[in-house]
Amino acid sequence: MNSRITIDDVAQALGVSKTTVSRAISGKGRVGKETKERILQYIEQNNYKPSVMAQGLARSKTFNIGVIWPGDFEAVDLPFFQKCMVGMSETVSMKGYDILVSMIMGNDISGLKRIVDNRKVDGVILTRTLVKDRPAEYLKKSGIPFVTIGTCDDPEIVQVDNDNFEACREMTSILIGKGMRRLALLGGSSDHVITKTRLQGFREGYLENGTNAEESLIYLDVDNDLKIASVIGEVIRSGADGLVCMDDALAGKVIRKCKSEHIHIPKDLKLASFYNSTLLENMSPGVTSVSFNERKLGSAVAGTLIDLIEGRKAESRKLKNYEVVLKESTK
Amino acid sequence: MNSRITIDDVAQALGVSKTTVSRAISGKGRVGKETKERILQYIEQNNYKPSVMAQGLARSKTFNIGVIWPGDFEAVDLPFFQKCMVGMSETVSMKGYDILVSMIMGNDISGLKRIVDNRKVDGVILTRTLVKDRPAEYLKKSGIPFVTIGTCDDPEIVQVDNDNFEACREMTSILIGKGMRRLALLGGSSDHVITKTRLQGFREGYLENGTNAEESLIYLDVDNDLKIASVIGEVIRSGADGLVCMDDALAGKVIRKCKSEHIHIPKDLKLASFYNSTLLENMSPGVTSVSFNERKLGSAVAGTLIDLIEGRKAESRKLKNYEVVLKESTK
DNA sequence: TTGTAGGCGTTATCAG
DNA sequence: CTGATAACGCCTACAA
Repeated sequence: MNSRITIDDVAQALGVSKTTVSRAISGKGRVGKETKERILQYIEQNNYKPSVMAQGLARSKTFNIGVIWPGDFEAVDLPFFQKCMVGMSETVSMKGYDILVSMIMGNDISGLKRIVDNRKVDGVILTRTLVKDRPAEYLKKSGIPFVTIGTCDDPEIVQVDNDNFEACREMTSILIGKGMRRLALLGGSSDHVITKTRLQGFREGYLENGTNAEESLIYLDVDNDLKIASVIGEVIRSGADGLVCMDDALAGKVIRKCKSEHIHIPKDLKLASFYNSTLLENMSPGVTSVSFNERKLGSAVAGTLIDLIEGRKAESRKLKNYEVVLKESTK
Repeated sequence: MNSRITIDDVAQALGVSKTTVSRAISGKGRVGKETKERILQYIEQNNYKPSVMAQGLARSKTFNIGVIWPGDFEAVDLPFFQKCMVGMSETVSMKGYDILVSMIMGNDISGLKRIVDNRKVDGVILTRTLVKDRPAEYLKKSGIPFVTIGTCDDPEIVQVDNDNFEACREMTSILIGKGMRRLALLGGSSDHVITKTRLQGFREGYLENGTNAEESLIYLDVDNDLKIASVIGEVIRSGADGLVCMDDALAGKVIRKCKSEHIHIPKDLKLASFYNSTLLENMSPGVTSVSFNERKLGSAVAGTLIDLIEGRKAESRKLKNYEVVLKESTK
């Protein structure tokens, strides 16, 4: 009772050939106006849906796009990826595609390989770029269309990104403008391009104001609570007046640590962060941070990838998709 | 250079028929031991991968499972779904499947329909159940195997869930044991089954202790900041000594509101919540809450669905997959 | 404008 | 144990 109706059934029921039916649906090739309407109507009424598998076999297309998520804990705690999905999902489904999600744990790209080698997707979105990016290298070699969220050196790779450089530059500059002179910077893995980009923005913010960032106050690869604790100690001892965290998870931990050490924010130390996510939404004091529109970003990458897949030209772009939200933590 | 090698190529190169090759790979039917090894080796060396599309066409299977996410803001802010994905992803890929994600915004189930009607998935996971569950109804009618995360009335539907009833009962009981007598309860949409389940657990916790929950202290459908504000006011005025929130997003907002109203937690009001997520991780005071293992839950549903798909029998089950984590907020 | 036939890469059904 | 051959459902030259 549940075997779907096929193009053949439609053809026979209407006394035409399946070629005609196929054409009526796809719009390719000429079909008599009347015939066409008859077919379309029948299809509608009998709820015929072409089998994507069969289409795929014939045209070697899946109408799936692969979205690669980092599966490490650092990333799973950030709402960023989930939010991007909303935008991607909307855009993609408008064009008739669906999203195949694959997680990539550590250095194991076998999941990515599977969906690419098995031809389960027409294109891929990498949701994060690495300094030495095996996934990207692999994709490039494989020849499948792909786009990254995030920046990388290779100009041949199509990249869509929030302008993290500008964002960090602007925030830094604002903080300096508010009177802070000695800002510390806290970031996660230096393998992630985004970490480096923000670092550059940070430096640029200083340059713009006629000075240099203090190198001894820059801490990268701060990826666990122990490091955070020791870094905060150093920051305080050094007499820094402000601290910029590269993400909200980091900032949250900093706040907690500060509380337990009776370091008062913003009195003893100003604080700023990135993402302006729900992670910090209910914290007090409210944390000044750069807010991105993840949904727009998701839409943009997805759109770009589909352009690429469908043979239109697609270019890398940086989205001016942020705003600095000032809150108490820097007052 | 990039056209994949096919089963035919393998067959010809080895001077056997593709039938034999197919058998060697699938293990179905008998093949000479030596022949089989020869084939397997050749495949390995020449990196042959069967085309999933062609397999799909022949066996009418996609090796995709659909995961349906709620796209509303309430849900997108909860790390719950993202975390479940990790478990699902692991389990599913071990069995050779991939995950197709589809978001469902409000009442619009067209996305779900698309992937089912188009036969893009072999089965579906519903990550949330509703009291009047259109998605579930649709899936049931469609005949495709599916499993829900969460509970529903229909015993024919295979359901995998954390034991939210027990979890809430236990927590309530513990709180009562700690001396609280008049607990208020705050929950989100009463359309979500989980809200009702926890409510029942809450009541049961009271019964167990020989009393009844106070109906006037139960607030459901608390879905925006205005309501939260007014509810907190009422709770305080009513002289309740504790507040149980059904999720961390809610609890976060409560904390914030309490702070701005100078209501001290736990002195003026004890607080407990669900999920023990990063949303509250760095809050002070730490919030007592029920912690689930989302990854395990994800694994369990995924495993169950695959059983169902592959014709093994699969039963609904409740996972005793929680623990109550006591923190300062209830001291 | 419409139809025929072959192909996409596998699996499954029969024979040998 | 192995091999033709026919599905699977759709697309697309090439004919008519």
